[in-house]
Amino acid sequence: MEIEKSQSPNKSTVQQQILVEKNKNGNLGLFNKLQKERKNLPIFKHRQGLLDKIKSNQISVIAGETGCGKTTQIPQYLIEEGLNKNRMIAVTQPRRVAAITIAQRVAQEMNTTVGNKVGYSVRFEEAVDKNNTKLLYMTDGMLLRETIVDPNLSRFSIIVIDEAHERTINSDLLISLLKQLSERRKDLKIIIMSATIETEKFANFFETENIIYLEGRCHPIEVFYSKKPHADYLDAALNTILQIHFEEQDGDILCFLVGQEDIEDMQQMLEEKIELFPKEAKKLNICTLYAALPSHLQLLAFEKSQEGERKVVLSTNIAETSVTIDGIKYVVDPGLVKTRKYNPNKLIEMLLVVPVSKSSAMQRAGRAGRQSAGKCFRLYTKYTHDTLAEFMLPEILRSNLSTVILQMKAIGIKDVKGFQFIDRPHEDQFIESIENLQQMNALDANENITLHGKEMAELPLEPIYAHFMLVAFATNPNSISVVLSAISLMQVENLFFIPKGAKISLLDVLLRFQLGNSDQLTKVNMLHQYYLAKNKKSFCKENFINQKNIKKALEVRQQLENYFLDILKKRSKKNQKQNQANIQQQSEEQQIQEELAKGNTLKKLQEEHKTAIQQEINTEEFISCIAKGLSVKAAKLNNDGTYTIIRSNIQAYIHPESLLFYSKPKPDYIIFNEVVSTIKTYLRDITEISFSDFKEISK
DNA sequence: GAGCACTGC
Repeated sequence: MEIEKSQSPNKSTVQQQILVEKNKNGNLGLFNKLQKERKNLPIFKHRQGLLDKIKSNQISVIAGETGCGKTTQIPQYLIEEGLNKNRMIAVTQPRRVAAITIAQRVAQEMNTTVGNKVGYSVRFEEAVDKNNTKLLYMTDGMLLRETIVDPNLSRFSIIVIDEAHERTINSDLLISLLKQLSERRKDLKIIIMSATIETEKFANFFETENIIYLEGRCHPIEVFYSKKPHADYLDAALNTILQIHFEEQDGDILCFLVGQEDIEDMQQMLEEKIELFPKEAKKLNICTLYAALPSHLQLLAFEKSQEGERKVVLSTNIAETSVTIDGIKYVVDPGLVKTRKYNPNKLIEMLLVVPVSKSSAMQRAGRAGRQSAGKCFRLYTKYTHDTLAEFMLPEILRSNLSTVILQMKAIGIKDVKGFQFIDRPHEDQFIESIENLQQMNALDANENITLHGKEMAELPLEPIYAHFMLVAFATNPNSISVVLSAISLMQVENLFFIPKGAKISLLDVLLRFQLGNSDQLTKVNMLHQYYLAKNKKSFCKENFINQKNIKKALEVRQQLENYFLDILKKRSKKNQKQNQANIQQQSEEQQIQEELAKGNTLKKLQEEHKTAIQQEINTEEFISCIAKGLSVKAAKLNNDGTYTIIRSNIQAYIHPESLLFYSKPKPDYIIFNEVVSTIKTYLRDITEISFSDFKEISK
């Protein structure tokens, strides 16, 4: 798999060299200062001990809280000692932003620029120099994809899995694969880094006793519990915020709430209270923070408080790990979180509000002590705290396994059920997903991966969408442009943002772009109009579009298009090879000619296969493709206006955000994109299909 | 006439 560089300005090496030199001279002061800082980190005292242990063991588990410097320092120590032995060190992170910013920081400390000795590799973006990069920070997903192409991960001599305690599917899988790989590659060193409380688990998994504990450097945090449980957690949070504001010293407040709705309610309640503040009272500014909020509004939460004013940030879980707000001194933690859970028997995802784990509670409290001593107010009793689970349920135990299994099969793991997971998913999860992959013909009756399955695995999509894309192309090659757009849009949430109190509804906006009886086509129409719009910013503003997310949809589309054309190239190469089996090998000159032509092939392929965004959208072609490609997501209207999902026989409602929520009469047959259970079971993103299409797929 | 947390390829 060759990853396209999406934004390499392709500077000549000379230019790069000049840049480095400039950086060196200009920042010598900075460099010296950073070197001093590095030596003052608590981890520096342990440098030699750490290195000795890592040298004498193939596998090391390192325990240390955030802020002890393990992520930035240990990789540098390894390089200073030459332990990388002329190959690269990979350090994985669960999040893109972390991989990029840490790489930048470490590059500074090593007196170089990112993309030279230190690089990063994340989706859509990489800064790596094949000949120079020694230390590569990457998302765990990127390293996982690399294992499909090179199961031995041969360009690395040391692999560091950071934040392993977060137990993402990707890091869990990587750790299992690394255990297998450690048998084949005795020269590979593996380092697992995790928060303190989870280290035993990893050490047991690797059957090692080589655990290294590092002390953190966090300011003290005083934790308070409620005396008795609260009936209404929003009310309790409101009172606590006001109490802090009037009784505690300067410092901003961070309050964790479960979702957008609660955040908006709380905002309103607080505003009403602030109205009643006495004139001489200190000013309290309210900021909100959640993923669906457009970035320019998110940024307000990060602005520094004015002297004599206080800020309260009402945030979802996004502030627990994904972002850090400076200046927080007080944390209000109701102890709840909204999580997604997959039910393999019902084949639906559910959103549940559940109590946090002890480790989450600790992480939240830690948000109060980043700059100085802080306080955390837990809105539950000490007794309740003691009954909390130690950790959140690992992601792999609450997810659909289709992606995981297809990936494992593509890597070459035949016996997925016998695979050694850190925590083994439930049998039902395996059965359901394997069946699902077989229905898509990604696996054959013997559970072996098919050619179709291999092509699906190359696409960075859930198997169902990869299947849809390939089936759509096989059914009607002309539809591929629209299908690419539709799939890309289905990968992105929160395309629209309609501020509270706006005089327009989401339906009004959707109607501006309506195409057929289809949310997907309506959004495709919107995407294509955005693509053609001269002033994209005002286009978004006029149509309440979240520009960050529509940009992402276009990025995804570009990447999918590239991968798709790669698949077509591979197919034609295969055909050629078969045809040429008896003909003598190509001459060297021919090969050179081909290489030269490669630059043009992509464009030619693009034109040939009509993958580029087109102005004309053929509604009928798309509908028959979606009916075929997403046939597992078909549903039929009942007399009472509800729908029955064909595959699972579950009853569901059309989601109120759908264009078809209001349509009368309701369509008899539909394809939906997603089913989610909140108060009711809802179908989201819906396309009406015809009876004949429906009959075709329910055969 | 209801309302989805977060992340990744």
